[in-house]
Amino acid sequence: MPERNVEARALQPDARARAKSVSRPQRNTRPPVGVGVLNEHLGYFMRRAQVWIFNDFIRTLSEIGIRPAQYSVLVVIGENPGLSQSDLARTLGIERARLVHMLDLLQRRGLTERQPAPGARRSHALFLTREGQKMLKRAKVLAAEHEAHLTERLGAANRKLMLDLMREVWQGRN
Amino acid sequence: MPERNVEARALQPDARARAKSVSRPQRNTRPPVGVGVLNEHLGYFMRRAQVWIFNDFIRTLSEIGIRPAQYSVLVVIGENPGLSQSDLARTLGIERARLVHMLDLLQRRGLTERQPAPGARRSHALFLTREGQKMLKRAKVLAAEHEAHLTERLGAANRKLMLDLMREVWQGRN
DNA sequence: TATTGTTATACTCTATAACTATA
DNA sequence: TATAGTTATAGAGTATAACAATA
Repeated sequence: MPERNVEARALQPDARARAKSVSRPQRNTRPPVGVGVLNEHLGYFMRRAQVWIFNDFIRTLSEIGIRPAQYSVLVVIGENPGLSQSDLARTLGIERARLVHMLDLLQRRGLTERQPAPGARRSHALFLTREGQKMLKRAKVLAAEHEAHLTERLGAANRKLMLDLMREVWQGRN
Repeated sequence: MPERNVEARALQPDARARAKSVSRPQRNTRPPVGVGVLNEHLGYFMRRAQVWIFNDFIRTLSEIGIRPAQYSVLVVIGENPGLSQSDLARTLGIERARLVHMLDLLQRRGLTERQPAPGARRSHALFLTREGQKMLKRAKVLAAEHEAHLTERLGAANRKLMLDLMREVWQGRN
């Protein structure tokens, strides 16, 4: 069983229904709205979960202004210095066209570089700048903090179980 | 263990590394690109999974032109005839402003209606038209087909396990 | 001919702010 | 004052098509 989040917004539908009978002016007179067959759709929960997680990630890393997609780009360049834009795009499932814009922004912030690729004049070799390396290091610390929020919400066992499941099923695929 | 997808794009990284040693001109000379610490982030897999699932959903329902968000709106209205736009927005976590546009489109397609809410002149009561009910019925059939694709990819046991986990953790919350 | 990086366009979705008419 | 619906705008992300330079 996961730890229960005690914030108001975490109330279950049945809990809200029960709260209705307690004397309250008008706000909680609303009957709970059921989502019917959506409860059978993995995609529905996956989407809600993903939005929640990304919001927490964005909030937690807001002090350095790094968003999830940017984080993933920095991590993969840091892990594979000198890789090309197409390899990066393929790896992360980002459109080549979109990546151009993202790298423009990261480059303007002094975090990444495009260098001429040795022996392949049509492609670029991507690197983190010194600044980019420092930023990535800081980002990883904050991202770990974000992951701790997840553990808090899901319970450590649930988080691990989910991660293992997802990894098994989605690792290295599109 | 889940069934293995045998399509080329489903190759695991290690499989691709092995394929490298086989004689092939240049394409598979690329070393696999590692994603480093992303492998520890639930949000990373959640996002990849969600994108895959939504794409399959969109493809599977393309013949009726219903997207995931539209589907969820139709389901919830069908389940709660006469509910207001704000209740709908709150339930699905859609911005009130965004919902206005979505309902405009669904209404223009003759699938939903806004009726004056009895006793609350500032809010609308939402209903499916006859046409909308038929569309929803068809959509549910196709959505079940989509869910079968998921079972195929994840394995029935994994899909159930994921669904139960997600439901326990995210049901009725934001 | 196919690939790499690029530009451009369109559409979906999210996030805000502001306005009106109600309550 | 707060809520319901609406309008408008800005930005992220996705999906395409097309082009020049290169392989």
